Amino acid sequence: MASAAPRTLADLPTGHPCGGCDARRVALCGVLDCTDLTTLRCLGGTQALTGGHALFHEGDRASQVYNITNGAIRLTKLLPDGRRQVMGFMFPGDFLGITLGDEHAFTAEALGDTLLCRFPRARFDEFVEEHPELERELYRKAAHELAAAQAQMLLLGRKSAAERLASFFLDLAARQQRLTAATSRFVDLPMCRADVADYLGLTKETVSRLLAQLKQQRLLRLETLNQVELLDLPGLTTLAEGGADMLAA
Amino acid sequence: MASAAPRTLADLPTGHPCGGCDARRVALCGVLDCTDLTTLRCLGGTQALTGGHALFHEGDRASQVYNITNGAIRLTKLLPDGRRQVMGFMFPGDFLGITLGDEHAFTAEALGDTLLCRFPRARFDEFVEEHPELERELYRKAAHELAAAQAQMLLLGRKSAAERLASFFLDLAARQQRLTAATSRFVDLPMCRADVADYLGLTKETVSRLLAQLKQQRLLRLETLNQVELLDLPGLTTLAEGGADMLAA
DNA sequence: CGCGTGCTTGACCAATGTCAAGTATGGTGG
DNA sequence: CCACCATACTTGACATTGGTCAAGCACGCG
Repeated sequence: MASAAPRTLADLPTGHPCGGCDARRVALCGVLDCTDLTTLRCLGGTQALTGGHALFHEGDRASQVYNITNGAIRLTKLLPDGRRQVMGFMFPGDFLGITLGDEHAFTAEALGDTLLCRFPRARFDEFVEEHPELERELYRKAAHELAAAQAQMLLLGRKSAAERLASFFLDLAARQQRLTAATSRFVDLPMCRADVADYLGLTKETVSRLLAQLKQQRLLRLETLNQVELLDLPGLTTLAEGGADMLAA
Repeated sequence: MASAAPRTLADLPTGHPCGGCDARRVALCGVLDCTDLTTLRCLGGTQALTGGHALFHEGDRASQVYNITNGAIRLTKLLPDGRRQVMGFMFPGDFLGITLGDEHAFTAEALGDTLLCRFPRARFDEFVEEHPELERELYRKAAHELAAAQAQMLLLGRKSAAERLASFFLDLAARQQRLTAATSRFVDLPMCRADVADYLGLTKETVSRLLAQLKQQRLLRLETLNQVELLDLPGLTTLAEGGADMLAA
């Protein structure tokens, strides 16, 4: 998957100055607001990636900072024997690659054709230096990510497979609604089943089977392979919180 | 356990001004250095807790910030049906209760008799306001906690029970060595088996069985029920990283 | 229309959880 | 100081969940 043949990158907009940046989208991440952007957009270039290609690898020197403008990114960690944990998925508006150390703590790969706004790290750091109020924003961002990571620890440590899947869909739905500022029962799945499995600490077969089960319980429906319709939000929520034995139905 | 009869709190030092604070210990946390301390120690009082008692609960208003001076604290999250995930353990020098929202994201309970240095949150926030360089330190602290949480996600999502236990002991050993600035093969376990289990996403029975197995493989030894001697650091490390089938031995 | 990849489903298996004794430990009171 | 008790730990037998391995299916691309 990571070695899919690169397709023509030429037909994706690339290069300086940052043509792919949309101030409203970058603003969504909460780290920088639109005012900052007028300055920051001069710093960056655009980077395009086709599906399966890595933006950087775990252990790489963190020399760039990115903001996704289009597409989606998968963050993964590997064990020496190849077992993989997906640490999260990133969507337009999310910042990526900001780290305290000089090395990236995970690998970032595109889930499909993806556009990013890229900033040299040194210039990003300078920019933060010049705008000390951003320090607070970086802290805020780290604190939010920490809260998300802790929720995921609860999920991985104590939830059943069905509860994990329900939590996942609700989470994706919430993120997509925040992004589009619209409310829809439809959730896009830009990642494959194996990615979902590696995110939830399961296997792709288990994800498939549970999808069938949730479908049969009328909690959701597969519109296409990569789009689900959530049919019963309260039911899914109850299941996700471990509040009921929905499985007996 | 949470309802163990309170023993005499009187025989633990309490009250203002912060008599229990040890500047060197507070400095260990990396958030405040000794210089800050001369100021900050005027702000706080001391709080004592006996084993099993809660410092605060998940969802409580976060009105205080704490620094542990003695003992150990367990941080937990609960699912509605009572399943519990231990989010982490805190030791002397660790800060506790700093959060962006107004509510605590987890419950904090003492593992044994524990002393803390307590600061009203409003005064702590003021203090940070007056010392903007602390903003950076708070960010650093959050980033470290995030890295730890992500390592734990990998553990919970993809490691086997034996790998989890080995990782846990190595982790505890590293923390205790950082705290005491000494290197020792002995690791103290201030928490019970169920706490370890809930931290690692296992059951206390599995923890017990795996302890027996690691013992039999001569990777470690139980000095007492609450202290292990790590006999084979390289072996434990290999096991923790999932690098080998140590189980076949 | 055919092929490849990814998804689903089934049969079986292994790891870990559950339930239930049995045992050790450490604190308490005699 | 010892004996007892409560609690926590260990161990065993068995159940269950989810993983593994192996077809088969279907979607989407060429």
